[in-house]
Amino acid sequence: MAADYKSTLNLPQTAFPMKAELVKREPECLARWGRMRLYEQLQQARKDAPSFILHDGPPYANGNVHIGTALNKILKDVVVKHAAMTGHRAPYVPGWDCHGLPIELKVEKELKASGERLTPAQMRERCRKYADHFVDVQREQFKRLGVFGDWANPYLTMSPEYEAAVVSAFFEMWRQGFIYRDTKPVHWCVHCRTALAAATAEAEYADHKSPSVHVKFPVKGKPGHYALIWTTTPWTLPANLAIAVHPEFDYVWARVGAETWLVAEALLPAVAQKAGVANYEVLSKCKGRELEANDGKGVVTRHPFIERDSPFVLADYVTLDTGTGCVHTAPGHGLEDYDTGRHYGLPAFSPVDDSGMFTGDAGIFEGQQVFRANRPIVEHLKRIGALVAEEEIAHSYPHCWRCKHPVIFRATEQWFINVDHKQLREKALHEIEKVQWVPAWGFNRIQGMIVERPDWCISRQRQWGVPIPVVKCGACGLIFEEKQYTDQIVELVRREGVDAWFKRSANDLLAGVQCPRCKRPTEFHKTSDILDVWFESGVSHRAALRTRAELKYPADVYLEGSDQHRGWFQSALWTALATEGHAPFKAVVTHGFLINPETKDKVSKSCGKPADSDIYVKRYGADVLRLWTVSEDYRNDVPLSEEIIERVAGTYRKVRNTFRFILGNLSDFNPQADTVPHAKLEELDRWALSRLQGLVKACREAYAGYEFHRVYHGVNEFCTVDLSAFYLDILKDRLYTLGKFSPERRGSQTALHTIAATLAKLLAPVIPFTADEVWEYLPAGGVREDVASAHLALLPSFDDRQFDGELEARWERLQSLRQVVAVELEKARAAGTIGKSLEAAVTLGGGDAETKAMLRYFEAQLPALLIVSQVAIALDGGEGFSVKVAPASGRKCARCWRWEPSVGGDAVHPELCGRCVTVVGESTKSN
RNA sequence: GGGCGUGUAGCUCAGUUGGUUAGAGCAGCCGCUUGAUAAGCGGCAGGUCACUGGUUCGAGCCCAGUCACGCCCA
Repeated sequence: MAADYKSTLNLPQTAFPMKAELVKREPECLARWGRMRLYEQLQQARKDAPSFILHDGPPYANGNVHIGTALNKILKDVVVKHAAMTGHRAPYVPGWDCHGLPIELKVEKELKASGERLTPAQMRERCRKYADHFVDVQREQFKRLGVFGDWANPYLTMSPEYEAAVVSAFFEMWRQGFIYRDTKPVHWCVHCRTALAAATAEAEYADHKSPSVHVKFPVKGKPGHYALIWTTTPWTLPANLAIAVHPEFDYVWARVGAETWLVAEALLPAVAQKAGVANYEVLSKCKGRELEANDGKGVVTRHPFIERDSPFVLADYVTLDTGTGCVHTAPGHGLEDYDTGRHYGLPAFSPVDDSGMFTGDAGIFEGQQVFRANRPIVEHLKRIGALVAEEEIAHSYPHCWRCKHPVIFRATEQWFINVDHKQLREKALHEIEKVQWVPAWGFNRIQGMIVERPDWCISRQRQWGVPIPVVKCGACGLIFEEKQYTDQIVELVRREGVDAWFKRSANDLLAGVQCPRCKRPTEFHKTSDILDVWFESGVSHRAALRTRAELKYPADVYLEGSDQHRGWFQSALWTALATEGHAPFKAVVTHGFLINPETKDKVSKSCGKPADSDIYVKRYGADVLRLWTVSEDYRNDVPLSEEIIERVAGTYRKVRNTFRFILGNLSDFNPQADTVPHAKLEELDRWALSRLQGLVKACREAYAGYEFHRVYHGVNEFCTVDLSAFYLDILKDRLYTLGKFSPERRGSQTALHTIAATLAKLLAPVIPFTADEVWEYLPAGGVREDVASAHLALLPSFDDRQFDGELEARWERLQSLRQVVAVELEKARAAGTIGKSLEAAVTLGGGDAETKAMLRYFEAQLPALLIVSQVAIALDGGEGFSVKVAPASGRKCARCWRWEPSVGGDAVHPELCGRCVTVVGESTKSN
């Protein structure tokens, strides 16, 4: 039997495991990073470098980390790690949003279940514990994702320093006149008894059934004449103060039986049909503007069941889509109505209390809950003959985002930020032009929102938050805004947190302060509202960027979901413009939302797909989850499914195995001693390095443009197409069979070492665990810097000297040839002529001049490059290129498995080819 | 209903200023290999570029409309 030549080969050897076992190994890696204080080391190493600050938008400290939140955090981490690897000091200070209704409601629910009764102070303490708990939970889950940051010192919106910054920002804006109080209709949840921020997505729209009614309002002084209105909220009728018409529309007086109705001309047929009226006659026609009640001109109606006038007013939001063209106007129950009412001097009348009960001002409906009052009101209208038509319609209606009950519009005294004060809106529009929006359409989006947005209602009638820290003099009613007072309050909050505000009396808070107007030491009264949590997180530019020494203002980038165009980006922008004069961010990157590709719905708890990020981490490991994040073009919707993650896991395995193969072939390579100068490398190796440079260039551009999926696809293609299927496959022969120290083998190892180190660095921001694992196995030297972690290295730069476009073009032609040959080899394989390609001899003939030149150029290398045993070239063939495959001649070399005529030529090694005889002979000699 | 977006093989992505037969990888099918082996290599087969209409000699790309989906708003 043949001698054992396998032991004379240089086969790959490495302890780098093929199986990643990420779920087991990643925690070990985290422990190691902790021991070596990697994050601190990185900050220290870059302490004098230019900074790059990504400012964290604080997630809400409630529940486990959602997979969508993980996506956001991973993207941020990629940005931060990339910044560090491009030579920046890039600290990351994570934050949490701790106040707000969700926690308060959750705690209330717990209390309800346990039957406990707490004081407000105890209640706040309980909320704090709840938030603290989830900060801890989420912190661990974020760390587990491999996110680098100052986890021991995050910013919390409920910390005293943060709260002090919030309070001082409020005072500063107040002093500057941005903040005012007004009675204004706001979304109000009668269940939670609080105002909801209409402008910050606290109201969710859902289908709701409402009664839809057409109602007659008798025209004052013209018996038998009626104006017809239409509404889907009969309960707002007690608050009706006017009827709005469009100045430019045509309105008609129409005879209907014994009555005369006033409606928009265009809607008359529809109204008649709804009312079941077959015959009507248009008596006269006029423009809406002629109806405006003014100095005895125009039309005034009487409320159908309340002793009150309801004059005609003009408004250009009136449409002819539905209804009657005469719009029931209740300034206390609608924003547009409110604006119109204000124009005509009508009050924001709202006879409804906090819990949604009609007050005495609602007349006979006093004490009824508004939604439940719809029925009685409709019945009453019917009884008094004011009801023209009635039906039930399903329409989109706002619901409370927490308790899911329908909400109402209700006028209450609230605090607002005037977004037009001191040209703030113009400033905002100007500032956003200077910001880099990624993707670019983010600019259009926020621009539209800024143009449209109403004043910002910042007050809430709840407990778990930062108070609106305002005190009134009990004697003269003066609201304090003296600096002495505000400074004192800010200082107090800084020392004791806002709990001090709730625990102490107003007199206690204002010890030593005298009312500047009435000069009497008297009873002071605290206001009881708290601030909208969006105000809190919005001013993080002051509480974190301005406060933390390692951060700076403005931040280089904010990176959040695209919903934040109306959320945090705005709350940050408005408060920053008012207090700082310019935007708090230089760039804003946004990502889309997770969707379930099977249903094309968003991924939420109700869609049946697991929503906790931990579930994916425990199943696939953080690096696979991260690789998935990066594989997607996050600017659009991001699909998530089992299949998708499985594909990404496949890519991960491919990349990992490529690393393993390379590491295995570097087991005897010492970069210091064995590196071959670039100029002396074989062309094949120079081709690989040139391709690598192309990848470096593409990746750097992709990172810089926040197009991470291009990194993923670039690396994936490089590993599969360039390396695995071509370069590495060809390399096996020389790596395994040539002499250990041969220049060809050392040259290829030089290239492999560079490739592995470069890939590890390119991938470090994406798969930090695996990249660092590779780093440990890679011998230091060359492009593998002698640093303890890949994350301490710099991202590779494009090396012009190693890039060779002409060479690549030449090799591209070779690869086309290789493809043609592969097809012929496949045919021979199918015919049983050959098995593996080394059993083949290939004859290439003919072709155009270019092909012939290429063949001549590569002639000597062709067997190696095509991985066949023999290649014959028939250059005299015609224009038609031909490939012939035949069994290779000679015998199979027992060592290198090539078929060679020289096998049998050596007496000592009769089973070896000439090349192997030499190699084995040398190694025998050197032993 | 309005604003901002998205829609290219089963999946994830490419597709230059409009220009041959729309490209990759993965998955699928068929083979080879057993010296990357819970690996590696090759081949084959997958697309009415959401739909409809228009501009153009020519449209995945430009225009209009429709549908679906997402975010935001009402």
